[in-house]
Amino acid sequence: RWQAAWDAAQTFRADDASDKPRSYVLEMFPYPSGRIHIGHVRNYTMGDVLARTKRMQGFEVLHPMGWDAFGMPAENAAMEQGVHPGGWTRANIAAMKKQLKRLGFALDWSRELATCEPDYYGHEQALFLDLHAAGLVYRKESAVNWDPVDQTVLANEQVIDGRGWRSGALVEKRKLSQWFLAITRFADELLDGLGGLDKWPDKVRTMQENWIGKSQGLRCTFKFVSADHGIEVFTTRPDTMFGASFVAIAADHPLARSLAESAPELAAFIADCKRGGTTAAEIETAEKMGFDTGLTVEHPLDPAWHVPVYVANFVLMDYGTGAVFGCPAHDQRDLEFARKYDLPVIRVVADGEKTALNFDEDEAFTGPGRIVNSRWMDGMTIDEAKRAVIAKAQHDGWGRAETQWRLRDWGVSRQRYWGTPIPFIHCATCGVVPVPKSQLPVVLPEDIDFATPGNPLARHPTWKHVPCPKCGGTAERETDTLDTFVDSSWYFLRFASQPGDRPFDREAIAKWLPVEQYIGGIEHAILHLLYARFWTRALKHIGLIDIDEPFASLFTQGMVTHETYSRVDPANGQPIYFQPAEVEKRGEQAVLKRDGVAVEIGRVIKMSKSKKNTVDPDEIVAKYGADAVRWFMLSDSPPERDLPWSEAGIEGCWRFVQRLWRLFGQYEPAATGNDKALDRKRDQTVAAVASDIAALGFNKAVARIYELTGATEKAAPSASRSQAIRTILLLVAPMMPHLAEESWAQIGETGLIADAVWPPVDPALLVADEVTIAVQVKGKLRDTLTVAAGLPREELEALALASDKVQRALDGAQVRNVIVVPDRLVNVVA
RNA sequence: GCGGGCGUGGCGGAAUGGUAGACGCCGGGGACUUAAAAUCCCCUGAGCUUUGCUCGUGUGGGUUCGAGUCCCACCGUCCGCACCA
Repeated sequence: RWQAAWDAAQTFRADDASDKPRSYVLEMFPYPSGRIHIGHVRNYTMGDVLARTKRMQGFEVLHPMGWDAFGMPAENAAMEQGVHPGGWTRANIAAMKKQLKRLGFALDWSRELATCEPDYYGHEQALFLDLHAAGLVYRKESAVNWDPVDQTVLANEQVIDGRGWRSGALVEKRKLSQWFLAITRFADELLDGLGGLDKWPDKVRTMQENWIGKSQGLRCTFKFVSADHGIEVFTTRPDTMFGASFVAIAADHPLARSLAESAPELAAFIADCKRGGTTAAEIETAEKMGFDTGLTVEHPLDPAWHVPVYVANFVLMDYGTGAVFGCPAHDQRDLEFARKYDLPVIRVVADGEKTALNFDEDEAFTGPGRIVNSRWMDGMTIDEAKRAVIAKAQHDGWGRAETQWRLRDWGVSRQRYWGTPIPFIHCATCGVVPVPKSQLPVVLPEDIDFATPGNPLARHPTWKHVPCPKCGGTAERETDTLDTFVDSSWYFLRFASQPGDRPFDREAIAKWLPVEQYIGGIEHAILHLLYARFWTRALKHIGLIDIDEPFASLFTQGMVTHETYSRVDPANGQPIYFQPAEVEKRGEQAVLKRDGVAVEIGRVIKMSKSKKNTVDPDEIVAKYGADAVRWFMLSDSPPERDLPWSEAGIEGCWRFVQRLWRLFGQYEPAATGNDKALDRKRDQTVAAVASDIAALGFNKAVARIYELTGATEKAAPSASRSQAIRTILLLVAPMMPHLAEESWAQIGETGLIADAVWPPVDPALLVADEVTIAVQVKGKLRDTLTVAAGLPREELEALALASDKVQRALDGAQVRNVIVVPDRLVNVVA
């Protein structure tokens, strides 16, 4: 009934023209998989409480919802079930929207968007063309991560331990012409910008910092003996240059490859290197292997000094220059390598008193110290030596200061159907030509065939055949689509502004953005959140918006977890898991309902289908009601931590809903008389709940409401009690909106409680007039005193010393000192 | 290996350097009922020689009149990254 009332009144529609202060509350939009899961419920409940509270506190709140609707699962469904990805996705959206509505979320559905609709992705194509015009989009032939199962390219971020993040298939390297977004051009900005994100979790900032991976050092050349060319290396430790004992190049370094052409042994070694695994365990245990090329190079600081050149399995081609100089005394990998191939190990940084030239330890020394055994650099600090070598290299022309980034440009080409078509046309005469904006959107064809693997767009009979926009000759559309992370890199802008003829309106963006509070899972700490930051900066760079950062405050919520129920299958010793619904808890034990025999209760872990420890939001809403489920999502666990789901817990919440319903039924508008203590408790609770919600400390707000509820139930009827009941109703309105609306009407209020004003607080009532003082003797609690607030120190001291318990604890000992903290504590030191 | 988080009752967890365990769950006892459910009341960190005392926030030190909180070292656990020069 109340959901219909909110819909009818358009209660949660955000008004762009409002002159109230604004608040944009956003939760990460879901992928329309078909059903919402309990993690969504927790995420959206938190955002909802914040949004509803902000509305009651007088803000114009934007709290939208949409669908991250492109991606592989729709194509998998198409291949497995023969359905159309669009039909499948849209049906899922309809089902999930119904589920969200059932939970009573205060969302502005008028701004709903789905990234798979042309009126969204068409604007994305326009933005992509703008970024291309600004030189931030380019195409290049490159070795890419190829997922052989999904038959598509993956970004580096989507390769985990050498496997595709979705398919789990071993990723192969392939050479393909790919579209890239120049995120590395913003590497410095994205790194520096983290410093201003003081309302982001440190963890996320650190993760992004490490991901961007800035290293400053020297790029320099080790010349071949008596030649004018050589091997370029990058190092962050130019100060250790006099400790060099070899140069190592990557197995796929061009020099290694050309040498291998005439050296079968080297070719075999290179092949060996490529076989090496990429999982954490394999890298950890992989032995350092090298192949002596027989070549030598001159030491840049002393051309008479020659060092050997090895091909080594631990040198990466795609970082730095694909070549390093080895300083074994001060780098663990180099040390292992040098020991194996019996190369010199020269100490060049003093380890405290240890300065001997020959380094004979098992662990490389990487700490601070003075430079030694380094001729003209002896006695310098590491930093002084770094600067000195770089200066010398630049002066003498064999090297220069350089910054290296771990971050790579973002490859966005995907050889898939269900994504945003990349708006370009390949013409034999004119090359790669942008689709004119007047011809946008480039719409996906509907008639599509999933019978064979690969890109369905590429084999569509007609779609790609178009005339060249420039010369009119025969040409072909680009058949790659965009990585879905592009779709989620600007959706928060489209929520704020939805003109038909352009992606968004600059003034509307300025009004709503940045998002005041963004809430989502920690799993997006790097990918989505870094890409969204990049897009925001890129769009500012090309003059479309005026903000640097999209999300002022970020909150990463914990997962919902559940214990598991299992039995060992006697046939194979493997556990068989059972769903919570199949199991009955009897105290500490659990039995399977169907046979009454015990099952083992396992650890509380993340809900997953394979462990069958999931609960379905629809079922629990049907059983306990949306308000009880919402209350559970907020109770007990701090929101950033995992929340263990339990039947007992949700039943407790359900009982509390009933308890409130009974309490609200006791509202007596005509009651008279004051209850000062209850008035004080009420206002203290309102203030505390407001600050707890502002800090997203929902579990603490819930505890406060429990306390006030208990106090109100116990209080005798009075005007104060009725006022307390009305206040509790307002405090729980953001959390249990359905009960609140019903009771609001019941107690005779008009209008929706969703539109009611947050209860005011009397500051005078927040200050206690009576306080309980802790009385300690030598730091141990011996007594408490209840006294009027604001008593002077001397009086408190006298009262404490007069206490029997204090005198007994002192046992005649001489009082040496008395610490008095007014209104809090007296500590008698003997 | 590097980076980050977390260790408090049977469980989830509270606690600006100032009464550790708020609040909830579980459990125990009682009231109401023919009975049950629901509801309400009381108890619920451990121990003891129980008007009270001792111990107690992963371990060991330290700072302080006073430490769950601050500092040092360690242990455990979870997460992220990783042959990044």
